[in-house]
Amino acid sequence: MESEIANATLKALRRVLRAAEGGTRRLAAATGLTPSQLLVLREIDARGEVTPGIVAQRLEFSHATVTAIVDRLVALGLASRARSDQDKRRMLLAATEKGRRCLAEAPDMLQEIFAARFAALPAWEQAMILAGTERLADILGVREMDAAPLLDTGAIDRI
Amino acid sequence: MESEIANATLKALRRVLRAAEGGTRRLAAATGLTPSQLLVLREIDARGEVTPGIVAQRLEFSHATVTAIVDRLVALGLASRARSDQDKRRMLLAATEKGRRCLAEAPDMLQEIFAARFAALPAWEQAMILAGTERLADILGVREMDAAPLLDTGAIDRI
DNA sequence: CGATTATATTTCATTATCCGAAATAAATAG
DNA sequence: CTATTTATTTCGGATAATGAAATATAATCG
Repeated sequence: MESEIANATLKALRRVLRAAEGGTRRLAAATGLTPSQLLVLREIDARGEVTPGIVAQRLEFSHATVTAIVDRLVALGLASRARSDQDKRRMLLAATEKGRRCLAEAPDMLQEIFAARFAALPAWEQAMILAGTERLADILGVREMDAAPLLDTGAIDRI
Repeated sequence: MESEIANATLKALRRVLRAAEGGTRRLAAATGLTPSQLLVLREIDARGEVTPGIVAQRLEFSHATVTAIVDRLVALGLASRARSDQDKRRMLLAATEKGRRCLAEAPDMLQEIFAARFAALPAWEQAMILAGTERLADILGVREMDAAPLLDTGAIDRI
């Protein structure tokens, strides 16, 4: 037996993913930055002062990649690098004024579109979407779990 | 007034996006293909026989990019190129047996994880997640709409 | 202290992406 | 037949992403 509901949800999920990806790309185009650069700049800005290692870990990039992207952000005057005093192995990254302005001026289209349309919905529907999305995130998010326990739960509908 | 619900939903949405991206990447790693190559191969397989132009359009890649990726897929024996008889400008791409096997053997982890966990949920919760995700996709998906109408709907909660 | 080990970042070499513009080739319109 | 349009590829160039090696600092242990 196939689960129609699971199928339909996956289909909707793919639509969500496509929409989100399109948003990211258009946003990047608007700022003149590439998606990766934008991601890194955001991560830096969100944390005030971070080390490349943390950024790499958060974004699941290699350190080498982060270094290269930060090189460009620094060259563009959007981010700064400074060696930590406490631990001189560490570099502290920060967004410059220009970098913050760049992020502020190029608001996340995903957010903008989302906010406007979401606000127009009745409260009960907002609540339902929130609950559904959170559950979905829960389902997808657990990654430390290995496959075995899943299979123990009995017959699983094939998708 | 800020909408807590909108905020929370966006947060959950970001978790979903992160999980999905991680899934794609791990899947690609498992097959030995890069995410882009996998995307292209999937798109080709899903349609049986397609032209590079259609693939480029669907994935929002440039034709040049698709050509380069197809080059690799062909070199790996996963896809084939053949000139169309009806219109000799067209190239028809198809997944080879090996290509289809490659896709089949590397099942979408997103789907796998999702299917197992989803099936374990009570029916009402499955229905709720479906409804929420579909509405979310609706909200995000409309892209032909320009920005203006959004702003006409009155005050918009800032996110 | 001095040697070793661990941590943090960068450099280097390599492969893959992704694109715009020009080139190539075939279909179609006038 | 010539011009235009359509479909794809080639080319040149910037970016992205990685693993492995190099560099530098910190911390630990005898």
